[in-house]
Amino acid sequence: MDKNRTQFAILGMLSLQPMSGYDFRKSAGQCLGYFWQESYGQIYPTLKKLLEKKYVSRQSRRSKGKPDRHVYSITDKGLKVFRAWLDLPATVEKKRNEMLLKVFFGGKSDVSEQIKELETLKETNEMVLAELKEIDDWHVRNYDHHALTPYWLITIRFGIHRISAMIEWCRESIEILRHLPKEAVASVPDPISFYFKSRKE
Amino acid sequence: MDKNRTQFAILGMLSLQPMSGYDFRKSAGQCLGYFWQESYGQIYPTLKKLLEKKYVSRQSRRSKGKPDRHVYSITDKGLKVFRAWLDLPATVEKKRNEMLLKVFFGGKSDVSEQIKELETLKETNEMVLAELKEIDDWHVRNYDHHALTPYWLITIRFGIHRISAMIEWCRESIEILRHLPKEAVASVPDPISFYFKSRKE
DNA sequence: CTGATCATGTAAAAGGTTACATGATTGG
DNA sequence: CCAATCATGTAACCTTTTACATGATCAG
Repeated sequence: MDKNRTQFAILGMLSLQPMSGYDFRKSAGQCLGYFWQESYGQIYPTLKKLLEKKYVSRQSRRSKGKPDRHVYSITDKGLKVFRAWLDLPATVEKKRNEMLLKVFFGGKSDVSEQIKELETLKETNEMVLAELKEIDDWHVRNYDHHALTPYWLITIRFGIHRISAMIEWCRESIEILRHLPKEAVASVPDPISFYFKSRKE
Repeated sequence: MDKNRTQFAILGMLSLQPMSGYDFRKSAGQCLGYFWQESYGQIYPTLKKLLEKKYVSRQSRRSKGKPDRHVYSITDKGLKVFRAWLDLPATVEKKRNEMLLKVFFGGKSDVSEQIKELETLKETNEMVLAELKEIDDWHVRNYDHHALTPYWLITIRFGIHRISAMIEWCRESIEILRHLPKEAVASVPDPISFYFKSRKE
């Protein structure tokens, strides 16, 4: 069994409901969008492979003009493989945050631009936070409607915590940038080993 | 100019100090590790390309037994390219969190295993948090030693905020899992559209 | 009438990991 | 004496993005 994760994202969504590749893209965007994303270049070839392995079955519906609509359902075999994957420990994602990489090296040449960017980021995140809170509320009100609700709540709250942290970080960072010393500070001869003395002390 | 980001991570570190591929791996691990990671399979080929483009220069030192040590320095040309990149807007990373993907679909079959995992995650993060706080303190005490200190503080505080949020999320999620209804709840006919009614209301 | 949405898919290129090869020195 | 660290690199593989192709229908 291979460990391509796209297939498990698809199997997972199919375990909730049969759907097409297009449906998957849309509903995954809404259900998983905050922590999982897939592009069509992954989805369609993966569905093909899943069909070959008999992890899913396919019903085609003719339509005029549009391409045929292919609706996929998970098979018992697929469900078994999916549940086995759930029991495996999750691999830790490689961390890559280009914004932070730029900040570490001093960011944009113009400090007022840096501040403006953080303000925009803060506002964007405040809007997303409001959305997530609405979804959260709705799940609390409808806690009993689906066995997975507690898990859906947990994932949404991950988003709420993370975004709240981001907003607070933006606020603090804007403060730091506003009170930056006007004059450039002298550089020490060996900046990096200097930076990391703290870890050895 | 291409947009491979490994080259900018390398140029950035070289803008602080000349170093070898091996040094980069090590010092980037300490300086950037929390938000940026590179493997050797990327580092050495990228250094080669940077040399071809004359963004870096190389001094070789013979050593017996070990391979020759190649120390790279950033050139004026390289510095110009790097600064131009800093001024460009950062691309947003694709979100992928396998742990959350598993949680969304109910996670491991055994709930006590789920709780145990979250407890371990919480403890790991508490240790990392303590480390980050130490580095933070050190930078506050040595604020004047390097012109980039405010930016280094900002990146570290990003980590502090994010990890604190993670710890709080672990705590809350463990609570939710401990109070899970013992009996499985009835499934509604169309779970996904049901899930997302909230967004349309 | 124009842009979004519906709907499928492919191919080439880029990006990234992993395992391998080599082998001396150093610290516990 | 064993494991880690020093130190460079390659090759095969896997993963992911992007651009392309096609074209109807629907809402404003």
